[in-house]
Order: sequence, then C-alpha cells, then structure tokens
Amino acid sequence: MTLSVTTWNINSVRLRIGLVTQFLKDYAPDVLCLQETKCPDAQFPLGEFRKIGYPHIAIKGQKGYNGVAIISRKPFENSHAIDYCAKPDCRHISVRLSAYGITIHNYYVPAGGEIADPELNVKFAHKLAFLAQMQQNSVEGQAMRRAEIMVGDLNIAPFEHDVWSHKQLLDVVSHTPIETGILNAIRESGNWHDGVRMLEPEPTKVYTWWSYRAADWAASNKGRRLDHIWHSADLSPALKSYHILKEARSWERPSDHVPLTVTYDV
DNA sequence: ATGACGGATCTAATCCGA
Repeated sequence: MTLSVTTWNINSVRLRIGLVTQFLKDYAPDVLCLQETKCPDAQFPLGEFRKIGYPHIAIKGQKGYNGVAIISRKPFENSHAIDYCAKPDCRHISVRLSAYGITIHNYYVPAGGEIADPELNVKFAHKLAFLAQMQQNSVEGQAMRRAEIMVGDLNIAPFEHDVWSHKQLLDVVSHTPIETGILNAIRESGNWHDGVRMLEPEPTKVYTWWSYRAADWAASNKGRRLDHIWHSADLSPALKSYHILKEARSWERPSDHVPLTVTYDV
C-alpha cells in the first residue's frame, strides 16, 4: 500500500484555493498538510476539497495568522491539536490514518522575526521556546515511537546545503547555529529520520522556499529548505521517493513555499 | 543589502512573514 504525504505552506488557503485544488487533481497525494491557512474554521473551504475526493479534513485555524489543516483521501481518527507555549495560535494538528495505523503531525513553527537574540527579540524567544517544547515531546515519545510522520514548515534550514549560502546565512534567522543545533537535536533525540536527505544527501542543494522579495526568484535562486517531512525509524524501509514541485513557485499568485511530497510503500 | 513583495485586517496603514 502506498502513502504519499505533501506539506505546503499555502499563505492563505482561501486566496489560493484554485492552486490547491489544481495541485490535488494533478498530483493526487493521499494526504495534504497545509500551514498558514489564515482561515477561521467556520470559513474553511471544506466543500472545494470534498468535491474532488478529499472528504476527510482536520482544521485548526484562526483569523488572519497561522493555521494548519490536514486534508485526506483516506479516513482518519483521533484528530488532535496541541497548543505550544500555551498559546492558542493554531500551529499544530495531528491525525491517525485508520487503514495505515500511521499518525501524522503537521507543524507551523514560529518564524522568529529578524534578530537572532531571544533577549532582544520576543519572536525569536517564542521560536526557541516552541522548539524546546517540541524537543521535550520528541524525547518523551522516542522509546515508543512507531508509525509516525511529522511534517511542516519548521522555519529552519538545518544543513549547509539547505540554503543558497551557508556562510552568508549563519546570522540570518532560520539558519543560525542555535536553531540548526536545536532542530538537529530534536531529530536525533526523537529518532526521527529526514526522508529527503536520506534520498538526496548533501552536498546537493535542496530548497522549498524562495523569497517574494527577489526581483527574479528563479534567476537568483536564493532558496532555503524550510519545509520538512520526517518519519519514525521503523518507516525508513518503506521510504520510496520525494518530490519538490519547484514549478509551483512560478504559478500565478504563488505561495513563497512549494509543495514537498514524500511517498512510502507501507 | 539576499530582497523590498505579498497577505489579512476594523480599506488604510500596520502587522507579519523569513
């Protein structure tokens, strides 16, 4: 049985509903995890997904900012959302896929603002606190962790070749040593495996995000790998392939992130 | 300057993204 999971920071699900449904029709992943839906639950476009074969939907959204969703062709149970840092800001939701017995966690980690110093920047302090709680959960669950996938916009590019210039981004939030160190510690202590880097090891450059601010994003190609799909160690034998839909960055009115899909043979 | 664009909101200017 195949399981394909896509993660995509959509930067407003209502504005880009046409792009999302076109993606689902063309690429048909089993599960789509969205971040930055920017949509209160009551206004989520459930019908648009139901009519193209995605009837199973878990949402955690609010007005204006953040928001996550899991949209599935296959049924799930135990939909669950965690408030990290005791803030009800819609940055996590999980489901358990009934037929697979696999749990999927979908995260939107805080961006962290401009200044990489928690003393000077409360947004960076929030990011570090969020990551600390993720690490605590990761370690606590490590011994029992089976059949789990975690995806999302983690807002950190952990490896040298996850950014266009390691040296030039060392003091830029998303690639500072404190952030990359914590993300690597979360992955290692939780015994998570990074499927994309197993299939595409360093030093190949891999990006999932290109800034809106570049005059020509494709020509400058100053990207970062901010979006990730990890799995528990027991799923590594099932890891099949990954796909980054870079061309989605050129679609009309695009998100600044593109869809990342990992496929398992389970 | 990496790079000033793009989304949502109490439709104007402000917050936020990374």
